[in-house]
Amino acid sequence: MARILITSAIPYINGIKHLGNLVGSQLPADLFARYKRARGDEVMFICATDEHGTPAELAAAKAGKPVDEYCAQMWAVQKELADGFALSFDHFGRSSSDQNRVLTQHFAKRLGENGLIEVVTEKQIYSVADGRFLPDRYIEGTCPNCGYERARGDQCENCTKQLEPTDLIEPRSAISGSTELEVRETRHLYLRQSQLRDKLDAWIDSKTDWPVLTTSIARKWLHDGDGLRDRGITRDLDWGVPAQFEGAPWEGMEGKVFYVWFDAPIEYIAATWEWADAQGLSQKDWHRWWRTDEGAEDVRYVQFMGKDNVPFHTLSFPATIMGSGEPWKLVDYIKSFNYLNYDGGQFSTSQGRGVFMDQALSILPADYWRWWLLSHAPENSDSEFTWENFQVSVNKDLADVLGNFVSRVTKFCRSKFGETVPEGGEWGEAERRLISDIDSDLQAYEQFMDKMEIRKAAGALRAIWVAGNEYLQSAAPWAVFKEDPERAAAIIRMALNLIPFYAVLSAPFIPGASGRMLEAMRAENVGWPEDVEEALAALPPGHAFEVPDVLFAKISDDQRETWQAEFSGKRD
RNA sequence: GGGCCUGUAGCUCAAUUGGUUAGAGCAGAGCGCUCAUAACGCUUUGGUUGGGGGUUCGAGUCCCUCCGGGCCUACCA
Repeated sequence: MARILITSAIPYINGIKHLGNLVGSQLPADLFARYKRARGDEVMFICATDEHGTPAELAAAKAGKPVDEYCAQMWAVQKELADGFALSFDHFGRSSSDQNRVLTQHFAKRLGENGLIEVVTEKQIYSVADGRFLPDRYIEGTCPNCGYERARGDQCENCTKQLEPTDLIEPRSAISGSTELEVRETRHLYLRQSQLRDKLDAWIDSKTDWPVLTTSIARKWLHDGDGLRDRGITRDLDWGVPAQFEGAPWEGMEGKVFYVWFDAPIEYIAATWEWADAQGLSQKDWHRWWRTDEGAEDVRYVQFMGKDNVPFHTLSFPATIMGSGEPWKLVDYIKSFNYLNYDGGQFSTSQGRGVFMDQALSILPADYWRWWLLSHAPENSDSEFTWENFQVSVNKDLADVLGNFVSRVTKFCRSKFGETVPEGGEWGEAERRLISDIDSDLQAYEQFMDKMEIRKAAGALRAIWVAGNEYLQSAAPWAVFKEDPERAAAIIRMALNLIPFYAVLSAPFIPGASGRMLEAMRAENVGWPEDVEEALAALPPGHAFEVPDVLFAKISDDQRETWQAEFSGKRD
């Protein structure tokens, strides 16, 4: 039994995520986790909320709450939505956990002892009115290049010119609008990634099977200009893992915390520890996933993320692990995604443009979204959500091809034979052909799933659904029944057996409907098919079932138009 | 400015990495079926692969150039 460690990029705590965020990491990770579990592998599937940093502090202030309280609340909201989308995390942790504090400080200490951390004095903009140092992005002013009045301190959105905050004319705090800004000196810890450049470079070079999107971003950072640069890993903030702690190999970092991108990936490990604690398990139970000296040598570790997260997962997190000099597990495969656009533009959290996770669940069951998003996952380039495409895909694939198949088979059986699998008759040439067709489709499906080629996997699965309709159409039990009821019984027995078979294969995509199919067929303990012919005889003659309710109601034109209008504008 | 990705049928996407006549699904057209959620099946119409040039026996694939789209560019996360 293989062991697979799967992590999804951890969503930022600040607000509800949109469908683009969902399809970029959590959802495909869940697909893979469900598939691997179904195949009998031992899976550890980890996600968490990323809670530290300036935006969390600001959002909490805006909500009028202490930041820890705000984060606890938003964690609960995100957890509920994750459950709503049937994301099957083994643990959904929090980067603000004690476990993460301990591990983050541990890694920092090890890096310090290994000479990979340096204290750097730098100048930064301080806002007196806000009482905090401001990240460049949080400084606004007039662009010296184009005159745009709302240019940010790192870049002008209007003319795309890169800026320093001091370049701005009439700079002000983006938080309060205050112009009372000063340049102050501050000291920070830097991770000396440059020391590890050759090691990282060789490591990336060894990953010949990784998506181009993943390796090209890593290489750009490794080779651009003077090569991989050292990176500040602390910030002047209150909310985060304290950078000064007992046993720290440096001094004078009081009042500073680690930068989110230092502690967030460590949370993958910490969340596994949180899982062990929650389960009442011991250290060795989570170490066997993460420590190659304690059993993780044979673990395959796969990460899922949007392309914006790639540098941190290909460079700074591996640098942290390599630099620790300890046998922590490095990632084996990174599956990265492009962006999903919305109706001709980008999804936008700040503008409330697009469909957000809570809204999606309020109008349709998770399976609809899961199917569309996964079968259109932005694997090779950015892809686009349109309501028309969503309506047509869902109606055709789920309602017509799969849902209607279940409906026509179970209802026909009920009317001719009752709600039990009929006996009599023999399988013949038509059944042998069906089994052989499905067998080759199934192999394709499994190969695509193993390789995480999600769109292609969805296509292969759909082909298996279609095969049922083709079979039924040519076998035509409704016509055969008039002359040869025994033969019709054999056909319908096969068709009924396709239902739990489909349910099992489809569960990674549409777990809800799959569950209902198995329940209706009273076949809850059917497992992944080892042998197609055998699997299609799982329900024996005499086995009772019931006709399920409509599995997927169609999306009407009226609904589509309503939603299209509803989600085009602003979210309140 | 630099780097990377990308442009294929009305739409969403493929194309075994340079190898026959560029394929699927949806939409459209025709036929069949009547068990079923007006569902299903079969057949079928759509392409000068963004434009131009080049390399090659052979180019969607490689090179150059132009045009369009996107992402990243290290202090948002």
